[in-house]
Amino acid sequence: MMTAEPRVPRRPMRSHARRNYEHLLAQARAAFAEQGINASLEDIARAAGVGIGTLYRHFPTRQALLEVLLHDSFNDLETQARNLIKADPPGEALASWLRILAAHAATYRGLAEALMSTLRDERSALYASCQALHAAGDQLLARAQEAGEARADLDSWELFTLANAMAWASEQRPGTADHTDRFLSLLYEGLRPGMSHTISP
Amino acid sequence: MMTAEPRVPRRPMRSHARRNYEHLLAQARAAFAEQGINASLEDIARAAGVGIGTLYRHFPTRQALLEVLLHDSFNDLETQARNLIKADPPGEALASWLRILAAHAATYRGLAEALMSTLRDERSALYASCQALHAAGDQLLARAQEAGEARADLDSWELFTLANAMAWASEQRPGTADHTDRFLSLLYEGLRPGMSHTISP
DNA sequence: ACCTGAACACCGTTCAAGT
DNA sequence: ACCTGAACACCGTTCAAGT
Repeated sequence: MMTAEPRVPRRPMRSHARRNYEHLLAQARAAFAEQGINASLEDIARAAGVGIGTLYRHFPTRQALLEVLLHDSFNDLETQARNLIKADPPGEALASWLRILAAHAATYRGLAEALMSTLRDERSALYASCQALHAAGDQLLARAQEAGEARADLDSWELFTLANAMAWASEQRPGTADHTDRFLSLLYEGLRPGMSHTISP
Repeated sequence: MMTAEPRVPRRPMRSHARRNYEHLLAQARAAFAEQGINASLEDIARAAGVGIGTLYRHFPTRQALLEVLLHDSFNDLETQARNLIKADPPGEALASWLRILAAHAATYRGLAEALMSTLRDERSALYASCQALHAAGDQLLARAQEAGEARADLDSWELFTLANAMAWASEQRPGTADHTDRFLSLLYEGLRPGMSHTISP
């Protein structure tokens, strides 16, 4: 008589687990988009049709869930940064990077804040990605400064913080169109009238 | 025989209640300064030496507590706004106002966020004060715009939001000196090099 | 009148039991 | 191996009882 198949991988079970995983991600994405990054995990599990324990099994922390959710965007961002390093003029490349960074931080309410606090916590699941974005900005800034197209006294932490601050600002009037680009251009050009308003002697 | 003094105000009791009130305020101020606006109310009550119920009796909501705590600063701000309306040049008056507003929002961690969300909620205890600040900025902005010293396309909501965003930004690196003024000057002047860097044709 | 703290409510997290 | 949900922990809020 044969023993019960103890070593045969239970394929159906695995694929079922995979499905739970995908459902959880989809529901998390929807919930984060709607209610921000601190949406209830219990609600997400319920919407995905699994127990709360299953959510925790797949994603031991909220950050871990967020990390998976943002993984693709982070890859995109890194590719774009690499391209911008070669793009001209350097000042415009930097401006584009700021816009890309801020738009990303504005994806979910609360994300800008989370990215900033991640930068302070090496153990965070998002730390490496966040650090990489920060470093990319550093290079773009240095190049723009060498070309005389960005203030010489700026540093990359300020730049990263300001991009996130503009995303934060655009969260502050929900229900309206996204203001991130508008705030960025105010930041980039300053609040004083431009040179077109200035009458030269 | 005289009846027991039913109508005599029980002064000692009242002054004791008054003391509790003052202790609560002092401890709340300390806790908010240290841990931000969402510090535990239970801890504040304990530090003040009263039961949690006493805290709730005096301050039915966290916002009510915050409102009393900020009452004097709000008065100061309104006075300063009135003076700035008469100050010259209008562009500098506006810049000063932004600095004052942002410095206030940077008093406690989380305050900038609270002020912004207050502006959306008419029922909030802070709503009137917040609205007044917003209105003061409106006047200062209009005057600076008429003098050609502020971008013509700015509106006062953007201005208020940006001042708070700079306070938010300066919360993002705790343990260092306050960066609010630095961020404000970057915002005001823009990230591009100033005219001193520009070579005219 | 004022204060207290146990009780309640809510939500995030863990883990023993089940398949 | 994977899932479940009751149990636990935590913290903010209320309210019956006490002075």
